[in-house]
Amino acid sequence: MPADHPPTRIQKKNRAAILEAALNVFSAQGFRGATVDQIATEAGLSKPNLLYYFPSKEAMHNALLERLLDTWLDPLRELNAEGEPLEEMLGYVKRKLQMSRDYPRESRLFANEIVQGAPRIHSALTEELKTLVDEKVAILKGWMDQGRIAPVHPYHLIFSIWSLTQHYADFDVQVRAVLGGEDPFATAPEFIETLYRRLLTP
Amino acid sequence: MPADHPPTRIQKKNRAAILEAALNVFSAQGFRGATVDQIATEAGLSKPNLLYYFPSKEAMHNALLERLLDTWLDPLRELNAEGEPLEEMLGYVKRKLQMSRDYPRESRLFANEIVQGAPRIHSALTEELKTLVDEKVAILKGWMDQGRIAPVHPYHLIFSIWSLTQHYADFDVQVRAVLGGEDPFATAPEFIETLYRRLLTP
DNA sequence: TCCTGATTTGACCAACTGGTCAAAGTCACG
DNA sequence: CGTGACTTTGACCAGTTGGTCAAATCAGGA
Repeated sequence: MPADHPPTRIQKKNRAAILEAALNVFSAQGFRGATVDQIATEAGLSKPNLLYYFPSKEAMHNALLERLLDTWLDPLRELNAEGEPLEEMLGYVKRKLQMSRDYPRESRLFANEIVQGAPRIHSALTEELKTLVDEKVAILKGWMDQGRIAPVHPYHLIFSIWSLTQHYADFDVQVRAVLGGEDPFATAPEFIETLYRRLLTP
Repeated sequence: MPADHPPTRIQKKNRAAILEAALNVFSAQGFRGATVDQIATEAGLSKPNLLYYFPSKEAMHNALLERLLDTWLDPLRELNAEGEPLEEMLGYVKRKLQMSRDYPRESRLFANEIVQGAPRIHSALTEELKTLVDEKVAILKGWMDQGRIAPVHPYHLIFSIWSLTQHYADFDVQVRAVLGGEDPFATAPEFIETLYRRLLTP
């Protein structure tokens, strides 16, 4: 395995190729369903060569999840207590939906992990995630107390945003099967905006 | 493998025990993550004995999915064109949420399958499922045309109900991690009813 | 009780899978 | 161009897993 010196050109290229391939495979098959050989082939490397860059299959998975959780929470971090409440919320919803459209593999990687009980990231959920959500819920409560958005259960409000937006990535096949040819992302933004506008307008 | 004669007492008992165990294991680990040995142990049988009742691991999985899809669609089937529109919709949402609470393993089994591209039930999605949804969407459109519920994209309306309700089963660990000790199902029904009442009231 | 078909299992197997290792090849820089 | 570090790989291994099979055991009707 490469030392801790600054990574060489080849290390950078191969590590990136591996993570890209691993994301494809893990998100489509889950951790247990993915094989190291599959990832290697997809990355254009041999299996021992993969394991030269990452010490184990689990290490690749961890690297992906770590990188993921951070970007995944970004849209919520941007929620600004100083902004106009309804627009802030609609902006959050919009950003979250765009993430589902632009990063469906990441969404499915996450979904796979959570559905199976989050064995590898449970602590991140109760710590990082909960902390951030609690903080933002406090903002929501403030807005509700001031009558600037309608009062609803703030945690369920956030859950609803997660589920609604991620559904389009995680259940993509089902959505497309039902819609026939129509592109879900052509019509989803308007529907979802309407939904939250009606729910939250005081 | 047992013949096609009427099933014996032992056959009934063991088949049921196997499916119950398989549901536990598949829903928690996914198809690839589950092992036949695990299912056998959970069912209190030996591995060869399992394979005496089901010819393969895949056969158990198929048996579960088949049984599942039917009951899964029941709440939607009950949507009645003759009823009062808003109450019909709220009733549907309520039934769907109760299924998530009462049958979370089934929900996760389904989620696992869909997230990974529905390799085993794709045809059921484009046929059975799509047919039923199209039929119910026609009812929704009728109600909207008559101004009895607010006009919104009917397919997205249904997707939203699926995602919102199933989220509580599929992402159970996440929901509970964020909520701390509070029981999600204590407060979810009210939130969700409020949401759809505001969205759909003309 | 005896017999026949149903049920159960220990022993086994081939394929797959994650991971190792020593040897060979390549790179970059003095 | 030589050298030491970095990179790549063929061969291999041990553990796991889905599935088989012949033999043993059991259930229940005649």
